[in-house]
Amino acid sequence: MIYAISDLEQLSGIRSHTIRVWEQRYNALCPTRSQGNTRLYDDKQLRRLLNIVSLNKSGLKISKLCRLSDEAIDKLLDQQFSYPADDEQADYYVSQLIRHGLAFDEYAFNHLIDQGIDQLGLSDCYRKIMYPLLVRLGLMWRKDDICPAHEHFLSNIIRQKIFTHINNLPSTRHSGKSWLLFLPEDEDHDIGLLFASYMLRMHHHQVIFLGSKVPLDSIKRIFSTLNVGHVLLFMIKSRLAAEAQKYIDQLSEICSSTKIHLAGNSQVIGKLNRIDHINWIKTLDEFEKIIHYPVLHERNF
Amino acid sequence: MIYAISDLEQLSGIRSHTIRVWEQRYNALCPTRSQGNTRLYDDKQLRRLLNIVSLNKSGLKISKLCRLSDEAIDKLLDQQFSYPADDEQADYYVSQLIRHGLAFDEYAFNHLIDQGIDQLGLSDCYRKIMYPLLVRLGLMWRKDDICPAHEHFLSNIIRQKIFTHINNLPSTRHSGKSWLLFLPEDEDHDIGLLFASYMLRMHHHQVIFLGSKVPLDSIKRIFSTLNVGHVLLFMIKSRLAAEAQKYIDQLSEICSSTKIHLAGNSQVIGKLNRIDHINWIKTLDEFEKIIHYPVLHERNF
DNA sequence: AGATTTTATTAGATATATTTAAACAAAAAT
DNA sequence: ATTTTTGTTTAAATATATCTAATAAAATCT
Repeated sequence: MIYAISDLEQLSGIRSHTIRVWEQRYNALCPTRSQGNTRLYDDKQLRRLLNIVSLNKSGLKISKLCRLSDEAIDKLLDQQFSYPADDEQADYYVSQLIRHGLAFDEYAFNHLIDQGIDQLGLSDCYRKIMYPLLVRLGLMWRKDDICPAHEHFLSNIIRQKIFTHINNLPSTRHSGKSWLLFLPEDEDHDIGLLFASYMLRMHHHQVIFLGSKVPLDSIKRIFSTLNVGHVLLFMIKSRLAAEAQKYIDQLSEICSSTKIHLAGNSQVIGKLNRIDHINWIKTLDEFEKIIHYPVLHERNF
Repeated sequence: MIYAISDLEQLSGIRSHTIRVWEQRYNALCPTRSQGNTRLYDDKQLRRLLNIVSLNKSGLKISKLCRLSDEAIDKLLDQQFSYPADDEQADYYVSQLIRHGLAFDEYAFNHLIDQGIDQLGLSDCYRKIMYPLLVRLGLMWRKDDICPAHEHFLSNIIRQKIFTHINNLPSTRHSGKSWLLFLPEDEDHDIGLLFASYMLRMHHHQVIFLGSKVPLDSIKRIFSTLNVGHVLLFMIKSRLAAEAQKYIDQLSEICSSTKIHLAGNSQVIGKLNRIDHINWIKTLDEFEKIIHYPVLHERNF
């Protein structure tokens, strides 16, 4: 895949001017060039930029980061994410599952993840195994230890598990207000949203699950006909603060009489203005509380 | 959503030159313009273009089509797709399911689709109900009768059903060569691929399901480590013949020693050159035959 | 075969995106 | 308080995409 500098801007949330200045001052990235001198980036460079941005946000100086080799950056990433294993068993599961995933050994992966679900229940299995697994996969992609095919393979099996458990929940007719779940058009990873759907259904809430890539226009259109009580969406990708703000402002206008719950990238959400009326979900526990006592979290008009 | 003329080119497979000429001669589309005169299209115009292209391919003259009003085009589309109902029962299912879907009535939708699966089995239910339902949804989107949210809502429930049935198949360890299933990076609709995965698994084939948006690079990378016997992919979107050709040529090179099965948009696939070594799957029945007698379809070296 | 329709190619003009380089402003560190 | 680091703004030049318009080529129809 080939990226223009404007693509990197979208994907990293760093302005193209800044990307150029980092290159000029510190040789942050070394893009190839087109016939007439336009910068062209590949996946490796994209990963490097995302890593630099991520490490920078955790306090390291940009001038130092940019001068580092890819290997040195990998090392820093390892340090960052090497929390002491507070749950050895879960850690073992994650390692083994990844091992099976890298070999595309669905039989072994399936067997192990089913065992985890049996043992912990889907809810705790997601918290302790699946979610950490996905985080680790993301990290491994950034370190170029796996390719997208691995990530697709694994996340589709996890998707399969959650879908199956949703399907096995007793189907009931609801009368109350429903939860509308979706991701913005530029977001891809719907597993978190799918798990939220499972949790809500577990606690007898009505859910309308739309998944990823829903245009805002479409949300607007259905909002006139539907009795929606809560909106839940994720913003996971890094993006320009201005774009995130614009999106949230538009959404707020559409859903002016509905409680909006927002989860995802704290770097992005933290910078948003005028979101007093939006409930920023920072942890899974917080989300569980809302599910259990939704009334406490209703908006006061 | 706002599209540039190059986006329309990608999405419709019609060169931008031609789009302009159609506008100039027949007023095919009436884009708004930017400050400095660049054409800007919206979803409605995109749908109109896709409808014109589709009707053109079925024999109608471009000069006549372009002059028609949106309503007249809708009428032609209706005629095109109004086959006499050869299966009244299935037709009833589809209508009712769409009715429930438009109301986001998951309970009713679920109840009815489960009934269909019980009655026909998943395989026949897909052929007679789910697939026709998805086709009709696509048509309704093109006529602006539904918005993407409806399509997302319905297809996620169908996805849930197929995933559940895959999950409930007995898990077995395979030793033979496996089927690698994926969609190109610009393809979204993975339900057909998911159903193919179900069919293959039903007949005890080993499947590696990667789903949508897999970069070709990634396929290349895993191909060196894996024992893949068959590759199956869909090309559903309209696209420029040259781009499709380029993609297939690259894929052929990567999978030079593997049987490639290709399904999807016959307008696109039909125009490809040098695909003697690729098995073009034109119908579901053809696919079933391959599943039952894979040896007959092996490549001879 | 000849006429008609449709698509592709060309060319010069204009719009938009990117490039370089320097100066500036804000934030962080000393 | 001063220096260093960092990100933004400005400017003019160049590259790329799009625009119009006319012509050539190909496909289709009669």
